[in-house]
Amino acid sequence: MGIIRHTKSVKSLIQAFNESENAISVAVLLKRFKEDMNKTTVYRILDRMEESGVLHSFIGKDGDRWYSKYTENTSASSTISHPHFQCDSCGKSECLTLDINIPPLPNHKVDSASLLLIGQCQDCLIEITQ
Amino acid sequence: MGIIRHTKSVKSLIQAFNESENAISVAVLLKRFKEDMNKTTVYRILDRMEESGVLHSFIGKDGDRWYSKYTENTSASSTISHPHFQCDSCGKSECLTLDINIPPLPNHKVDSASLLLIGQCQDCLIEITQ
DNA sequence: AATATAATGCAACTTTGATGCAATAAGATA
DNA sequence: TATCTTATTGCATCAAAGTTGCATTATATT
Repeated sequence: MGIIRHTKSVKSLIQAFNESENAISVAVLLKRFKEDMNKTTVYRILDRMEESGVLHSFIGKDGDRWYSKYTENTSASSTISHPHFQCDSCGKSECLTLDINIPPLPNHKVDSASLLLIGQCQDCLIEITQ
Repeated sequence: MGIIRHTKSVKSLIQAFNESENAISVAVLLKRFKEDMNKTTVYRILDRMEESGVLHSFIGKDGDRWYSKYTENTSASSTISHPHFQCDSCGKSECLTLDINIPPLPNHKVDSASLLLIGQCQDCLIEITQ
């Protein structure tokens, strides 16, 4: 097990997540850093950052992977896993602090959950009503 | 809009879903019918069967797509969408009739949900305890 | 049987992601 | 600061997943 070095590429990714309130998809990250670093590097840094607990990832509505930093509210708590919301109009994904209760499931052991709510985000709702 | 023809390939897929209690992943279907039909055909039949309401699909824990037929219990009901369970050991996915309550989410319009519980299925639990 | 067209096969292509290895750069140490 | 160790990166290559266009085939209808 190695130490994560604070390289130029790593700094760029950290900055991207610090500047973003919401989650960022791998596709967006690859495009954003196309000129700055190799795609392999992006994948590998995301792996390391998740493994080290700086980021967490989840699967979006279309099966694509999204990453987001942890905050006080979204950290792995007593809950199985915090839910996410993805907007059907703009595609944006957010971490939710919403507490979703999972009823007991007979004959199964539930260890975690991937809970994604899909609909219209605040910005897109405003656009619709205007 | 066209009519779905009852071809040999379509019959094979329908049979596969009728014989299976659980959902089937695209990867498994592609392998199973590798000798019988082109992969393009598998993709296209699944599209048609979902569009016509015979099957529904959902995203598994690893971002891969699964298909399952509708039953009385899992049909789109008053609930936003029925949840699924995927086993972390054997990978098997099942439709759940479990009713998961989604609390109201301020400033959002929630249209649907992708709810996946992850853990150990009955078969794998038995193996562990033996 | 003839016909219209839905469905399929096939080849080619795109996208996404992984891997091996040589070159580079970060951080520790002297 | 110079040196050294090794984590990290770039690059080329590859594999898997999925899409598209088009010619051919098969289904259902008349």
